Amino acid sequence: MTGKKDISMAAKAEIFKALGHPSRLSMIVELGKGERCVCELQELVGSDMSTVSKHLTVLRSVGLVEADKRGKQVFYSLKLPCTLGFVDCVDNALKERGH
Amino acid sequence: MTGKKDISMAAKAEIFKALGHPSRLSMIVELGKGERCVCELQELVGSDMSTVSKHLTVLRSVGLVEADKRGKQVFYSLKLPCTLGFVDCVDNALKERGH
DNA sequence: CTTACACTTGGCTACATCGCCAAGTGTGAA
DNA sequence: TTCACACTTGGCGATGTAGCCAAGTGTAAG
Repeated sequence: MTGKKDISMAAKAEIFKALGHPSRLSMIVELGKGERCVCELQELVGSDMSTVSKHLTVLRSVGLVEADKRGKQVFYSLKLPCTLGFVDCVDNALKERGH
Repeated sequence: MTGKKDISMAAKAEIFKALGHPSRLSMIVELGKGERCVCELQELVGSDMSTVSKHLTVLRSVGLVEADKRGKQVFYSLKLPCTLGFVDCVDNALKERGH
């Protein structure tokens, strides 16, 4: 029982960890507006495409996004929309503190 | 403008990063039930007290919890209850996938 | 004052993560 | 088939994080 709880807690922590990077979080917020190809996300965060691809691998591995290859492009989309709600809450909290 | 957005995105990512560790996430969930002293949290996660203290420093530095010293003990409490809502959502998502 | 207690901080080693470049994969166009 | 394109993967050095022990701080009791 404790064991099972630990496992799920670790799994949940992995999801938070995946969100704990500015580029990855930006991409998640962007994907909240709709699906995007890797090149669009690259433009958003301004890193090398290989770097962006690795970030997307992290997000995909914890199930936050999913990939859909169409032709030469790969389109990513958000699988856990409730993430955006928490981002908003965090946003409000930071704004309140901002004064 | 882009600069300001980047700054706040980085600040938000810091909060997610702080939650991205099993011990810290467990403590946050526990604090959701009410305030706890460090020794209670230590018992919960089973690490050295110095380790627990450092985890709490991380959580405090991003404003997720606050500390209140009363006598010899320090009581921590949750400052961002909306965190629990997202933890639940993640929990449900993991359960759905669990099959 | 001395001791015990509940932490926090410093310091260290081991390990994980980041971001770039270079090389590899698959797809569609010429 | 050859080429260009849109990625993904490998590999590296640099930087960051985790957790332990040991030492320091503040508080309350004896």
